[in-house]
Amino acid sequence: MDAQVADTIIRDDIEIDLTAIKLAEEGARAPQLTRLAPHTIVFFEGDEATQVYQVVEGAVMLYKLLPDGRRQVVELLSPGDLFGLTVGTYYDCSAETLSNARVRGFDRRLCDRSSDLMSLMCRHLQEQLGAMREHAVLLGRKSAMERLASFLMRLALGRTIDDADQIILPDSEHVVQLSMTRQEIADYLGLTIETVSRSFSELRRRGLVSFDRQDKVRIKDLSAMNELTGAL
Amino acid sequence: MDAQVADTIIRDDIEIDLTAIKLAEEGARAPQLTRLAPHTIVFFEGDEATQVYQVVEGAVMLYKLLPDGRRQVVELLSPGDLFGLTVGTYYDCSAETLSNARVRGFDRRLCDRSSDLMSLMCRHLQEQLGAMREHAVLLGRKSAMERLASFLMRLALGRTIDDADQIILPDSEHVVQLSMTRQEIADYLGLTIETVSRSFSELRRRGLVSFDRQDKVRIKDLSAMNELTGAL
DNA sequence: CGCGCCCTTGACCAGACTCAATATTAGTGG
DNA sequence: CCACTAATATTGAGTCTGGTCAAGGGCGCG
Repeated sequence: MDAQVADTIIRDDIEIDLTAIKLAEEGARAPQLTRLAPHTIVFFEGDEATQVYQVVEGAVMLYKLLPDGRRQVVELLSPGDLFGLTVGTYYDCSAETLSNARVRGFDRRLCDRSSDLMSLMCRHLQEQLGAMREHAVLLGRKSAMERLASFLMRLALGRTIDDADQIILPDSEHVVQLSMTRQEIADYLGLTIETVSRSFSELRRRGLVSFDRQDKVRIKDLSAMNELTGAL
Repeated sequence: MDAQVADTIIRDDIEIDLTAIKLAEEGARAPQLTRLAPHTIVFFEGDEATQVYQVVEGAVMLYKLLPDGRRQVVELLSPGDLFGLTVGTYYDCSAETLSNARVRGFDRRLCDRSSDLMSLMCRHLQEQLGAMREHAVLLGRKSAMERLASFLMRLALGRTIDDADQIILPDSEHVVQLSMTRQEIADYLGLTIETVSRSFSELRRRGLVSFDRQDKVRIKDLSAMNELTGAL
């Protein structure tokens, strides 16, 4: 499987073969699959944006920093997601792995050559934009508890919340692997580490979650959790 | 000029003629230019996404609502910007004019036909995504004053902040037309109307701004204002 | 088993929110 | 042109959520 997809882009069901494009593009480097340890920086904000990447396995986060060190995690990426796209010459945020991950990098110029790739990009960009808008609501209008509940629900249900066939079984338990430190969760939710910790404790006190490990949350009442998100 | 561009898409410098695509597409409705009064709803979140729009003149905002009425304005659009794009069947947010505006709507299916249009869309999506990430930092990590200062700076400098040739003259005055109520500004910045008002008053007290009218701000010290944004 | 890192908890503080009263403004019609 | 009105904005007082600072606890890894 690994070798087979080495020169393809993951697309929900279909896979686009990059070989043809690659061969036509003598100057372009071949798509490269890299295995990365947790907390490896893929690129920094401000680096020259020569490569576009796709998550093949594991999780990657994108974040921005303010000069005084405040950090905002702006996106969480899963397998299939593209990152490193930008209109300008430089990356507009930093990219770092959260877990063990495999990432495929390919030459940025490839994007302009293939209309298949272009339409794939368009789709992904639209999805990311939709996710960002949802996140803007969370950051701008939700309380700490609502933010954490929304975060847990998103992890529990997967990111395809729009699919109508996602049926929430009222009393089914879901175990969620966080693979993020409290600090990273805080920086994603626009909170402090202490507030995240307190909110988790509050959820535990109310019997809504329990911890198998610090980074393994058992959600014991999904529909109650859903109530807390503030969303419908 | 109006008639001339009636069937074209504004692209920073170039203009794409939609006529060819339109004619090939007998089922598609012709691009339609509409004149809208301030605070006209173009579409609601949840409406079926049949049309894609482009702002021709004026300003449009995109927002999302929580069931309890909390609102988050997720994007401010200027002439040239596209909106109404979505992967799903339904719009993921509502669109409303802020000022008198002209908007061009065209059939969503056109987007898949033209690779020119596709690459234009890609570019716009990337720009919007970049703007959203910047906004996520504002919402997640900035104080009320920093949010308002960032907002004013963005309006003063225009949205092309990435252009290096934007030189900030230290003591040049900039007059900014808000064309938004305090409530709309608050909903954009993730604050309450009172906090926005207080922050404006604070800026006035410090001599950084004065008001020609409620919605016309004279920024008297751009570099001091820039200091307040929290960004470099 | 022990060390270090991360997480949790507590006490206190501050910035932003809420509620309420007042002041401005822009728009309307006499 | 001015007075009136309704909508919008400002200001104040008090509360509360979440941030800050600081101390302890627990977990995982070597």
